[in-house]
Amino acid sequence: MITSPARQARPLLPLDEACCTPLLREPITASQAADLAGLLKALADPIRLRLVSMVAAHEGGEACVCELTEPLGLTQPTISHHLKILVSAGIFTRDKRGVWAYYALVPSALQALAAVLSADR
Amino acid sequence: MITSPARQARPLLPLDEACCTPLLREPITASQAADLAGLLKALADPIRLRLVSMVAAHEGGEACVCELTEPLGLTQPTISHHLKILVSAGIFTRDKRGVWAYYALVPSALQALAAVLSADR
DNA sequence: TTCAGACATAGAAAAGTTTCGATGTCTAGC
DNA sequence: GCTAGACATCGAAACTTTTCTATGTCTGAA
Repeated sequence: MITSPARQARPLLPLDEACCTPLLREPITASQAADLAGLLKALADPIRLRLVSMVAAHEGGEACVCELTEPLGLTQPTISHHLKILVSAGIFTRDKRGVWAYYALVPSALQALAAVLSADR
Repeated sequence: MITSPARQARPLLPLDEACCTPLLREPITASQAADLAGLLKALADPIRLRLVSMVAAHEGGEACVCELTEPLGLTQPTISHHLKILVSAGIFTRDKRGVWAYYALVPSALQALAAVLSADR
């Protein structure tokens, strides 16, 4: 029998993330556009946006799959699939502790994106 | 015979745009997520990102379809299709002057998006 | 070692997206 | 009015995404 997920210490994650090609000042290259589109695509889904919002607002800034499945009304494999996309894009980290996988936001990811979008000419 | 597109005065566009549900402070609703995903989806394509970048960096802050087609290596209907998506999302305005359709960035659209993404808890 | 449960992966169906060629519409010049 | 040209729309082909059910893997308790 497995009991309810206990809250444990979460390791600090090193910040990284390439960033900051100004979008509006000069035409970006095809490969810059592909990179940025990849990040935006990961976010451009209502379920994934709600996952980002729910995880960020969750106590401790992290949540496991079992805490995310029910409120979204989708099956566990579907939620796992969306979480994987968010991790691949560098938006979430995944930390497996015991039987549970804890997902947490990489704060710099969204900030870098916001910076690219709002940096003017 | 139609000569090359002459630069004409562009009317100032009134700023608007609904905005600013904090994404990270508390879980957003399904309908907020759908709205935000719609905006992100419009941007989450390499061709459309390059269109945004090219138009913003273009002289006068606007460009017509004929100026955008060749550098992207796609056909005119395909570029028109992408431009339509950007207009529908409120990212571009379309101003038909004579035979040409001039597209321009709505600056507040990207700024609103950046604000939603970077507003912390 | 065995079992229950949390999560991931695989494969398939349905739906959505991107792109094209063909064609329609509208403007400006003749 | 007629024509050329800029742009939009249509319909179809190819591809990608979303979601499911079924199944696999791994951890911790007994």
